[in-house]
Amino acid sequence: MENNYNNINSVYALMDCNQFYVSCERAFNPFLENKPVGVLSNNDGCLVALSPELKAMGITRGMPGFKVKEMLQKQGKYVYLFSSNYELYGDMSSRVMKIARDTAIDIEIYSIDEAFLLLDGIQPFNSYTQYAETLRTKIKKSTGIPVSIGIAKTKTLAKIANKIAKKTKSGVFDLTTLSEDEIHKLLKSVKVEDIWGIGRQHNKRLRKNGIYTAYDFINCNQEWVKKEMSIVGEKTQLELKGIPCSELEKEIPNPKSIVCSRSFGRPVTQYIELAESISLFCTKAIKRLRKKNHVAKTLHIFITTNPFNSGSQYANFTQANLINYSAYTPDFIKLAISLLEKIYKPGYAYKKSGVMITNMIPEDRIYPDLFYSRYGDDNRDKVMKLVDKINKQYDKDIIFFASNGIKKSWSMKREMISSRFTTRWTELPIVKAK
DNA sequence: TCTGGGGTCCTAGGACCC
DNA sequence: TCTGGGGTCCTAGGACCC
Repeated sequence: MENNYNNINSVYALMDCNQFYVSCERAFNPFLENKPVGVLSNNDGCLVALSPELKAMGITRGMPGFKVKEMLQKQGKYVYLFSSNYELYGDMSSRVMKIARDTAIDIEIYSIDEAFLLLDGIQPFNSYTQYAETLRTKIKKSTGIPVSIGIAKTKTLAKIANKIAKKTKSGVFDLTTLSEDEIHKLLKSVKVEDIWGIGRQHNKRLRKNGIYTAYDFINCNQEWVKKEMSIVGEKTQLELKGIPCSELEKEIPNPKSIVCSRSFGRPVTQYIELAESISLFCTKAIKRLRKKNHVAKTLHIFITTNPFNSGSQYANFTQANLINYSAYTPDFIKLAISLLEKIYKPGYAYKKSGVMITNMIPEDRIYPDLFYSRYGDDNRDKVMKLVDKINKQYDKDIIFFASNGIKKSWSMKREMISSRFTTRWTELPIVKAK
């Protein structure tokens, strides 16, 4: 393995916010404490975050919101469901991450609610456990978000330690204090599908071969693992044995693709509505592209009917390249509409559409072309940046493309959304004095 | 009535080049 | 009858993550 440059003495922590979305809702609404609370995906679709009280009712992640309501109503139980409020969650996440960054040696922000921390050499704590407990208290006090922290010699083991930490009262679990025998004993209680990097397919294959626990897995033949699960599986196995194969990724790598897609709030049959949605998703995707200071060349679009319906089905996707790299929204909208004309078929009830941008490079790596001025040399990027600035200032898209539509009656549903307490002046929480 | 969205990495196989 | 071999690049598909 090429892990000779990985420090074998490193110590990693995985910090994970407990039921993050639910915790964000509770942070601004203490009434929800100890009550069954759930947060739904976009379009008020499936449950993506559940409070322990809701889990205790037998509800699981991924269940459709309407089914949950139905089920619990029959049992005479009440549940507090929320639409997802990504603006709030994103802002709460940066607050939590900032505190972690300020105290750890180094940090890799892994997702909206998770971060790996590098801990070896941390001062002035007596133990990693003591550090983690201090961090946990600090985050809870300043943001209201409860976190769990698992500590180990590799990231994969830290993930396992974190799962154990979630079940303890202290919310912290340190694998580095255990002997190898004790770790092995523990790995016998970890199901193979609970290992980071082992999903449904690998789980199935491993079980077929009599491998049920993390302990079984580390005792597999390494060559066999590589053959069956590629180098990714091999690294996972080594990491479980305590050999680090994955370092902290400190720098945010250049993004490779941007996707913007949504299900519609109702079936869409009109071409014009489909075109509006594609145009709007293009606008959103290219805005994100500019925010990352990138330009792109390839655009993909797709449309699909509802696979859960019994009616006639149609789905199609296609892609095309711009002549030149660009971050100029109209370039993409024009191309997108011409692509849609090619794949659109009348007579279907469409459920979802989307766009994807690939072939992305940083803005400053673009070379001038003989025949086309480069993005940035003309006024087009200045216009786009001005539009971005104005829209940001006004907290909403007051300048938009007519092709995005005005009524947008096909938009996704978000009927149970909480306020954006921390990012909009008009939605600040109100504290009443007695 | 109502079933999410946004990403990454690896591999195999084909096209193409010399 | 005999019909190369090696490298690179691209794409599609499959796996995973949150």
